[in-house]
Amino acid sequence: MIETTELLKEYQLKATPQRIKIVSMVDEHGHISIEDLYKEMLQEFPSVSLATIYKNINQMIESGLIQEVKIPKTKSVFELIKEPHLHMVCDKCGKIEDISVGTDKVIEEAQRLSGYKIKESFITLRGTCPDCA
Amino acid sequence: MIETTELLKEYQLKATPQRIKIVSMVDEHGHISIEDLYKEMLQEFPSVSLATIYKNINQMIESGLIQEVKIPKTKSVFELIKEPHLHMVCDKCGKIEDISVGTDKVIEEAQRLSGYKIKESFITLRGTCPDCA
DNA sequence: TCTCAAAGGAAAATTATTTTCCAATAAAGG
DNA sequence: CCTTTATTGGAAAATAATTTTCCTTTGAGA
Repeated sequence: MIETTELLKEYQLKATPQRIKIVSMVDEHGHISIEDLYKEMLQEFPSVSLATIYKNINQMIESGLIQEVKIPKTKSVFELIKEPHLHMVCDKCGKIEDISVGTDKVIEEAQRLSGYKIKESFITLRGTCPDCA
Repeated sequence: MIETTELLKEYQLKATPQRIKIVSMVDEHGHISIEDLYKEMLQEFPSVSLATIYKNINQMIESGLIQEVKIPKTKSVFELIKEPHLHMVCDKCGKIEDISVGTDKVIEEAQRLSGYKIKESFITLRGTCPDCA
């Protein structure tokens, strides 16, 4: 609780109960959609508006606290910004998980071949997870 | 022209003038948004409907002829499905280009660490292109 | 050609997201 | 603690994005 409050303040966002809840949910779930955020939020704040979710998510993105993860054929989800990592999506159950894999060599080679000065990378892999195999 | 027609037939899609135009535009541009597709289409087919664009794009995705490229903070674009490649996005001018970089090692390691049987990969890198540097 | 399943277009319907406006409130200062 | 004030939350409307419906037209095989 206190940690979430502190986190919001670090990012210059007033720590309102709704925001604290949003950040906690993103943190707990790892990845969560607007729709799920809203459904879960309603249990604790029965009068919360979808506009509140959208406004806050957008502010948190602008502040650099969270980011949107866009995956082909699925709804976007949001996650806290953390160490670079990649996303594994299961084509059977839809589960999304993070894994840490060294991508330095790929990025370095891409930079060399393209001449771009690379600042961010978004990597998603889709396949079947061990549970669904 | 004839090539596009053939391509559509290969994918079991009736080769209508509108579809031929859509595929040609996707091919010429490399990456193109719904909005740009519509604007350009209007010049040749003044009465085309956005619904036609959407319906066709969705059918082409289902058929495996094209795919959506989703990039954080930008509109989706569509491209013909071809050899695996990654996308470079310029954070200044917004240009998107393909490059071929070996990603086998990353995918192999991800597969080993996660236990997933990986089937597809989506890799986007953002940075500044040589022209904007 | 003829036939007909499939496609295109107009408009409505749905879904997603943003904006407006005003009452409520977190947080800083006394 | 108790004000003060800029910011936020919520309701509703507005806007944007996408899909569906329904009916007319048409590509492609017989």
